[in-house]
Amino acid sequence: MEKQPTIKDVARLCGTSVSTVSRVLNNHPDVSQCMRRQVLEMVEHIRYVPNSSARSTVKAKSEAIAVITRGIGNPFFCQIIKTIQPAINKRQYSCILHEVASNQDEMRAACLLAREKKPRGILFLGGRFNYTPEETSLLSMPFVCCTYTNAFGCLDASAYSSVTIDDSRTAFQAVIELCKRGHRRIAVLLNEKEDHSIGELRYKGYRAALADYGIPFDPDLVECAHGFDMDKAYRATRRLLNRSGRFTALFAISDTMGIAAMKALREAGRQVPADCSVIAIDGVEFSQYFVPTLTTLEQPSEKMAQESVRILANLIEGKTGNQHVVMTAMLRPGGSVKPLA
Amino acid sequence: MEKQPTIKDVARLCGTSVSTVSRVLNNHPDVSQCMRRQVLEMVEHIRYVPNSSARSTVKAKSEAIAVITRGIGNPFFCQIIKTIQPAINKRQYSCILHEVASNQDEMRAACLLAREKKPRGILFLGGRFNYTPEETSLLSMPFVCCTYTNAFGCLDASAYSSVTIDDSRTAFQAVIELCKRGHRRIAVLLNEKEDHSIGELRYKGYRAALADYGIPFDPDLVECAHGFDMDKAYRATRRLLNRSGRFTALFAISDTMGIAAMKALREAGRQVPADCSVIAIDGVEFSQYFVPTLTTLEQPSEKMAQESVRILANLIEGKTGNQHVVMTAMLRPGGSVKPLA
DNA sequence: CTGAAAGCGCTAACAC
DNA sequence: GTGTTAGCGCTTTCAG
Repeated sequence: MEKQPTIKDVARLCGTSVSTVSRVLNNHPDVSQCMRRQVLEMVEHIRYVPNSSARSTVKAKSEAIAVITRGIGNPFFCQIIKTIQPAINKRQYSCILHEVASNQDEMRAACLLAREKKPRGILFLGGRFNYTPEETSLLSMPFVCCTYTNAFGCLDASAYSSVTIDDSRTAFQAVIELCKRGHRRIAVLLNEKEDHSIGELRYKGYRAALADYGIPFDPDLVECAHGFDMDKAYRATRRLLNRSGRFTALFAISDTMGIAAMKALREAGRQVPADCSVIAIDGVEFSQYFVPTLTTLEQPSEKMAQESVRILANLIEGKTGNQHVVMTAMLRPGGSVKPLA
Repeated sequence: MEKQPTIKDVARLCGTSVSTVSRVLNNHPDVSQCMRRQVLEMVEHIRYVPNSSARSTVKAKSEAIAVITRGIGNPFFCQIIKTIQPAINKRQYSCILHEVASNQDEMRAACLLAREKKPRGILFLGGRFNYTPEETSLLSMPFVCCTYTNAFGCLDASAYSSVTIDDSRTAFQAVIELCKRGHRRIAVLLNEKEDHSIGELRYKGYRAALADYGIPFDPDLVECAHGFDMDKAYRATRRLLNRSGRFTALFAISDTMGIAAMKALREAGRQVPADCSVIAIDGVEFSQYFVPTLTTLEQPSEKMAQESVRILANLIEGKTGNQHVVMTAMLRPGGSVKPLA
């Protein structure tokens, strides 16, 4: 556990000053070729790596982008994280990945982290839809909401950026796929009806689709899992089946919930899709491996990740102002939906 | 984007010195109750948060534990990460989560990160089984390997810690479950045969089980996916089926690969388990939702996570030396295995 | 109990 | 081109 070398060691060993070493390390132009080579060699030789803390102390801000997520357990977010990280690094930022516990507020966590670590910007992966101007001004740095907007808050659109699909519309489309095939008794499986968040928006899309097809709304076909876990979704579907098995199709607001629902259906003796069609939203990789393959509206996770990072980098570098990008979820047909006999 | 308050602001506003403020912030005893209260109130009021970079600059080490993983896409690792993070925070460390790209070496990444961020210790989540003493001495801080050991390296056991299952033995057990049920033509789906890593160990267990039951080894029943992706496992299984469909059971070295294999089997017209039994290792949550439920040897992911953090914290605090904990994977019976007719 | 002063490793003027 | 100097925000002696 020997002490690790500092910039002073490099300078001393090269018989030069720390400023010169600093210059070559930061690619400043005014250093002689010869000196530059010498320093670089020494850096390599003693395996010197600049201390990032010291660096950010003097620069007053790090070169980091913080990614704040409450979803490392969510395969959809994992897919996004997988492409976000390289994207951030490619733009010469480092990535601080911070998972917030489910009982914590991500905006509060962000404010703390902003002050502690001084990143250049924040990328939220999932979060509340109702930030207030007070909160966000406290954050005082650019941020982009990936996969959600401020639909239930009073934030000015110019105060933040977002990259999303239109949740309500996507849910609408999903349910329309069922209606088109003659289904009229369509159940919905969601986390909460009025979460002022994704559940509420997708629920709205569900109801709009029913209305569009002149199907009367039946509250008995609505089931809340009070969460997104497979386990909770599974139990919710069982409750639904016990209460009212009289539906021919089910719309789940996420792939994982849809998959859990399929299990509950099967166990209740209902074949998918023969006895009940199932459709969901997300398009995570593994739902392609189920039998039947889950029919789902796939969010372009890779594009969303890339775009989020692009926007944030541009904000940080002052190249553009806040933006709101709405992407389109595409139907990924599977085997879990079939026309009503 | 106003400037954020520093310790100086707090001091000035309280009419005291920075050292006093520092003392109350660090819970030093020798501060008057009155002053302490005053400072705390001001901190709260102007929402001051200490700059962690400056802090670690002077302390020469941060209070962080770095978690290095190459598997945020791997649901098994995600399960572990989910419990590692709170465990680290509970012990008053912060967590630096660093995902290494698949083309990077995690030990190299760790050495860089160790110098840049100066964490107190490293928790590797997956990695090579063949570190050298040179590499690890370069790291010069305690580390624990979660889910793997140095089985193919020449590291002294006292030079590192590990928390694992016995890979070879677990694979042995898995295959024995098949043998016990009369299967003799048992295929194996792995990433590589000689990866000097998990693939090799589990492959060894497979062969040992065959030997144990006096079943001749057939190289034709071995298929390498050259990776762990579902997609690769799926294609590998298809290759296997095209070449030699004459097996009655399949052992996949991971749940995700097993699930992908089941799809390929079904598509080839082979029912699981009627025409082919499938068993795997890992026990990730979602494999319980497949039809049939995947029979698997479940790694105690939560316990492994807790134990890894516990060991690392003890190492950091000098309470114990390096340790190697081997946990037991438990059979989680599913519907994918059945006795040979 | 408190404040002044030194210094952590680094960058960025500012001179030469 | 290069070295000197002054900080960045913080903790930690060391005097009082």
